[in-house]
Amino acid sequence: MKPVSIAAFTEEMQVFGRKIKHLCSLYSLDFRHNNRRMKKKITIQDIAATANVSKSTVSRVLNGNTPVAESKKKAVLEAIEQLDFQPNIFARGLAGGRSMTIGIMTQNIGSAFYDRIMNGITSGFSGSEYTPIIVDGQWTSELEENAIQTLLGRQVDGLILVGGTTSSVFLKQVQQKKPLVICAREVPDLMDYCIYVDNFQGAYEVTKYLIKAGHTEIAHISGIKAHEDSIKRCDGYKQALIDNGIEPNDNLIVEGSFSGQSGLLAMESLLMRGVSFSAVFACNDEMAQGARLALHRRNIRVPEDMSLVGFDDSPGSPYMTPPLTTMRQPAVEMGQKAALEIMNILADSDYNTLENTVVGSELVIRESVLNIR
Amino acid sequence: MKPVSIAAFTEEMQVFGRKIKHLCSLYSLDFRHNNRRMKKKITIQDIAATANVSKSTVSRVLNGNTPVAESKKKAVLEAIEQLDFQPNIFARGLAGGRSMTIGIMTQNIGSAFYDRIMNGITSGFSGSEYTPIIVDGQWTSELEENAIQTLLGRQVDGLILVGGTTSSVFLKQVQQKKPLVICAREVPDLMDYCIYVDNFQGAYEVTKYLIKAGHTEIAHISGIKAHEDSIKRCDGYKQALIDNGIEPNDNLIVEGSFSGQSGLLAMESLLMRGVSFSAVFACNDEMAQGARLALHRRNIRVPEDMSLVGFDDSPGSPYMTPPLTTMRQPAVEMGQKAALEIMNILADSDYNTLENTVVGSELVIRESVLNIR
DNA sequence: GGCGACCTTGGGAGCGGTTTCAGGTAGTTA
DNA sequence: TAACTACCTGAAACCGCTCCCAAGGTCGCC
Repeated sequence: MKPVSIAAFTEEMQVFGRKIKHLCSLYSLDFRHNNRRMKKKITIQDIAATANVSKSTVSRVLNGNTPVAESKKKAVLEAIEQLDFQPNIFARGLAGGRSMTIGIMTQNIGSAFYDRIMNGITSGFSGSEYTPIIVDGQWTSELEENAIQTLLGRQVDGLILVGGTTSSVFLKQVQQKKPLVICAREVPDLMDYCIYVDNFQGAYEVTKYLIKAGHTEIAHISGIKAHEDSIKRCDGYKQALIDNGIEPNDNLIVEGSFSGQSGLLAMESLLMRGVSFSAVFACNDEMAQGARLALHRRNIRVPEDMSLVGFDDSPGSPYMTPPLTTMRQPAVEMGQKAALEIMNILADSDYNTLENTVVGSELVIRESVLNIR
Repeated sequence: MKPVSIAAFTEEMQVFGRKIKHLCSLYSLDFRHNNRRMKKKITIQDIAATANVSKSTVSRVLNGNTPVAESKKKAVLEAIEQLDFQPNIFARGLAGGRSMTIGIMTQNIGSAFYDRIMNGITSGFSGSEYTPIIVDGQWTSELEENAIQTLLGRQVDGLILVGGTTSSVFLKQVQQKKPLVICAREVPDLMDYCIYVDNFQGAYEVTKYLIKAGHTEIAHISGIKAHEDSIKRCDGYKQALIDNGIEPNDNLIVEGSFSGQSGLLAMESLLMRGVSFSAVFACNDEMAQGARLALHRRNIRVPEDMSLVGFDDSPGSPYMTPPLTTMRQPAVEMGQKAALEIMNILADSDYNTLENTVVGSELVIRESVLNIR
């Protein structure tokens, strides 16, 4: 066998490669994607050719920012329809500087309250041009900052933060770069961009309701002390007591961590302290559930022996035994509002102060409180 | 005042515009983004200049697919560090054809079971290069198809579907185009790409457990009849009865719709039929919760007067009164597995048949079943 | 009738990367 | 030492779209 020059061989192989490629394009196959078959992507150029206009015109029809003759517009739209064209979002993003993507940072996907907000956010975006990208901050400021960086790296057009513990300094920096809406959290320096319920007021109402029902010894299972929400709710609880001539008693307050388990533990701890009380206000419904189980274990009846109220109105609360009286946070609505507001900001750069950012909470009276008056 | 030529004015304004632009770039401001201040984006080109190499080399360092001299690599990495460079995902997507994005279609964000799967999926991707984009199909095949189209339009590299009702024909088409993993659903033609629990077996076990506890009259609150999961679970229930010499009785089966409310209604309907039964198997935990409330209303005790079991092991179930015995679906694990598998497929095009796609369910025995043997 | 202004349109220069291709250098072998 | 290989590297061609600029056509008006 005659030895062949490697150079010649290489060249021949290259020619061969090009031929294959050409064949592929001839048969409308894509060369990429794991060598799997795939329709050749049609571009704005193909539309332009079909409609007999320039690609600039196609772009203009697509974006509708420059007038185009009606006849050409029609031709373009027909071509788009006919070829089933979808503009490449990356090319758009690269060229236009906008990604049509909103970054959402939420907390603990899989937990009821924040998921309902997410539900609101996604439904708020559905039908719009924007697509949300969701990352989980898991209530850890380090993770949250990373998550926000990731989002920024993804060139999001705007950000919605749901809850979280990031420092307001960091958030201010972020807000300098991109439109930002904060949901279910009050950040002191950025109140104009926060959508939240008045936790103080809500807790105040709940406590007042218990007092009106004749309770004077009211325990409180608080949330994590470091959380703004917990503090506000605890303050509201105390203020309501004070305003009704009841001295708050630290022995009647236990710290929980928002989980069912922590509610159970908190209730047990409360029971073992030997202080008497006839009602408990838990800082969220999950903890109320846990507390309810602790009571069940000791054969303490709800509401006959002990009244119980929660906060949030989780999906399971109407089906507790007995159904739980609680302060409803309009989670879904808050999410929707956040989505709408960020789109407003994006659409109109002058409009960057939100209105009516405090959404109302509502006492849902069910069957877990006994009137002892 | 002397009239000015519009042309001259226009030209002057253009010059002025260019000057502003120049000034902006001089002061490292971005001209875009609502005229807000913003650091000038640094690109691969800047890195190349700083590290004294060509941008090709920077790209190679970034992707690590071509050997680069150690010294240059170091210089590049240093420059990246120093300038805090983040490659533009759109440019990458455009040029490379990969978006590093995975499309996730889930059902009813805000519902416990699917959210836990989502939790698994996002945690499965965290730390990887991939970012998930989440859309909600809301159990409507039309919406689902739209959602998938949206995802495809976003150039996702792969797709994970969670539940859903889309036709298998449509899904097969999708699977031709992009790598696809289906989570928590069995699609006949695509079983190789489905990750799911054996619903039949799970329901069979649950029912067997009740029978072993001495129950012979066992009612079943099924899910929506059209859902594959409901059918499988109902079949498992019936088969367990038959295998233990009990004749299934259609009077003991009611159709629910997976919601708490439907569970409540179903239980009431069951109670009013006048057939006797000592245990109820609800097709999911939400319905078990609803059923439990219906029993509470009639002062029927659980488990003393009526045993109750669910399916899924929702987060609230351990805190029900009494804590609910249920069949745990490892939702989070399923999600994680889905994320891992899709990345495997993406990394290695040969690897496109999943292994061990049936994940095990597990009976969680709590306190809602009475042993009457 | 001619001139300038406005409206529409096409051409083309980016956007910020990836990838091909060709060239340069060092190392190996005859 | 010449010839050839192997390995790096840089230049340049895209990827698909947006948007600026300039050219051509109309139209109103002096």
